[in-house]
Amino acid sequence: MKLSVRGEYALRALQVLAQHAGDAVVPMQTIATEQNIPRRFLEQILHGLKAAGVVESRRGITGGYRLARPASEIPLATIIRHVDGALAPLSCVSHQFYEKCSCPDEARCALRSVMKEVRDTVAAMMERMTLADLVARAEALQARPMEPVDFVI
Amino acid sequence: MKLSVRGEYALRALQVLAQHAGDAVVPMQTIATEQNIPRRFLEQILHGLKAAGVVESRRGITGGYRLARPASEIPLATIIRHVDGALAPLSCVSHQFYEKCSCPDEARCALRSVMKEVRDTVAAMMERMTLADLVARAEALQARPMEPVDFVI
DNA sequence: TCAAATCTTGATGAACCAAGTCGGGAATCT
DNA sequence: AGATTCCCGACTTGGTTCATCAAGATTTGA
Repeated sequence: MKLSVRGEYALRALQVLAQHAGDAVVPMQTIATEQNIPRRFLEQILHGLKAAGVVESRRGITGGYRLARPASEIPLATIIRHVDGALAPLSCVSHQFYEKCSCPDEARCALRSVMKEVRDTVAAMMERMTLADLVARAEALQARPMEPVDFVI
Repeated sequence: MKLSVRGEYALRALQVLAQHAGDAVVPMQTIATEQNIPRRFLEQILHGLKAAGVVESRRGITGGYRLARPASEIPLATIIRHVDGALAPLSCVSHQFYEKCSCPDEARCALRSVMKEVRDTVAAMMERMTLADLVARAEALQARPMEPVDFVI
């Protein structure tokens, strides 16, 4: 898994939405300013997340975006897959974005076997971690910024 | 970490060299044929790996490539870093390819904290796994191709 | 009703990179 | 000498990434 700038922006933007969970909606400009994301680019990203069913929007002067579900029900894996595609290091070990690779026999491919373990590990981590966890971690880091966090994940 | 085709070819080629550890050198054409890699492209890749000190070469009619060190002393992490760059999903959590990201305070960035754990996990896996392990796994898969391998990694 | 702020939609563009090709050179063995 | 190999750098081709822009639709408050 490699996050593009787009993917990073998406996660940051959604973290903001998760933090403002009380508000009806958060206008895009607020997110762009808060996270220093180019507004026009963010527009494109949020639109994609809406099409993916991750966020909802409201138009007009009171418009903005909000999460379509509780933050605790949105794993990071879902977001990354929508924005950047496969979590797997090799598409031949991806579940959702599988593509056949060049090796003649996948079942006996040693490289594939190794990369499958990497995929499973990473996928498990990103599947377990939700936007709510991200917010919780942000708060923990705010409280004691000097010590490394030692969440058990 | 996302492997490019180039990175995949590099690992496959080095696996071949590790398997032919007895031979003086293995000609590029043999590797290209055995792994179905475009010869001209492989040329480029092996040349890079030589510059990185991973392989040695010999010219002339008896020429070819061989590993510069025992396969058990070459972790996959080394190869991937040379060919495809950072193992980290975000360059701001990479040790060897660190780049500052757009967030104002790295120490308090929740996303960074999460991605650092991913990086550490993946890096540990790829640092531990060597070319010798890859060969061993290939042999195990050859022997009992139907059952999933249950190496403890 | 009108203005202002917001999201919507589609087009466009520059820069970069990945994958692969090509040509000619230099070394080495028989 | 000649065959076979690696060496080296330039080049092409096509796609992706990171945006930017313009014009329209919707909503609210004055």
